[in-house]
Amino acid sequence: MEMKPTESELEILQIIWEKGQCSVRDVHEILEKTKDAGYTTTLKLMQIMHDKGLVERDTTAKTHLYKALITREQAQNTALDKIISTVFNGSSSQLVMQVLSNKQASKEELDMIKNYLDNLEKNN
Amino acid sequence: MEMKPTESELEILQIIWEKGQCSVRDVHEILEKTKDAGYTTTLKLMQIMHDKGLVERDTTAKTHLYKALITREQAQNTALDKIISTVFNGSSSQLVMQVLSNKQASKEELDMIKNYLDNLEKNN
DNA sequence: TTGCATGTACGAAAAATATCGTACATATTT
DNA sequence: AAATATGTACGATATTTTTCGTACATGCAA
Repeated sequence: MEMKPTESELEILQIIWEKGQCSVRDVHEILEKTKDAGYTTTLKLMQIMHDKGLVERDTTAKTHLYKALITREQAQNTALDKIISTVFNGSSSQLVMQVLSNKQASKEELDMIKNYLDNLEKNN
Repeated sequence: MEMKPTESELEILQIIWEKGQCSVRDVHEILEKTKDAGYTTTLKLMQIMHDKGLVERDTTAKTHLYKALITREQAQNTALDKIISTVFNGSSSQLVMQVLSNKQASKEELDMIKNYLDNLEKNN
């Protein structure tokens, strides 16, 4: 039943994706750096995420360990679909150009993208 | 004091950007097609947007006319920044490739993008 | 000029999210 | 063993966002 993560949940997922597996404390320590919320807030959020089926957890040990149940790619696509439809008026190529012009990529990145494009066209 | 539009506000802005100028009814009639909310809900939302400074309005006539005070480009960049940092781990080129591989663009679009890239490199 | 359609204003409720306090259990240190 | 640190559970509250009802003004048609 595919549920969309909220903003805060995404912040947490980001950390879990990075580490692969996390305790609440792991997540909270990283979150704290950029955000100002108590430990139990993070805990509660992660429990809610578990209820929603966004993460699974291993409760064998006292300290529970969480893993993501949705992939970063899924979340990326959901997020992309949303902004393409709400601010880019449905045009994904518009989005690409906007990113390219505003989020200055390095020459290496640009080359990588061009390569990518060439391959795409070959396989069509 | 630059304020970030909420999800519903963006839906409305989308319509205003499209038309340039809108009455509440204009917006509501379009919104109704995809969403199920009453007229006064739309009205209230637009009034809130006015309070926040997201739109301005001409109250000369009985039916007020709204115009966007933030550009689509600004909203696009805000939205992009957010998802780049929350789901793309800060990598905008990662985002570009994800879009290219998943949101199938036409050959014309791909060419346009390649062209765009070439010009970018020339000017660096 | 009466009555309906169309409009705004705005408080209040509902719904969705996020935050926190407190209770309680179990490790770990002294 | 007592004290302290670390952990979960979870209800309650706060905050944010969305929705709606009601009051009231004005234009317009019968």
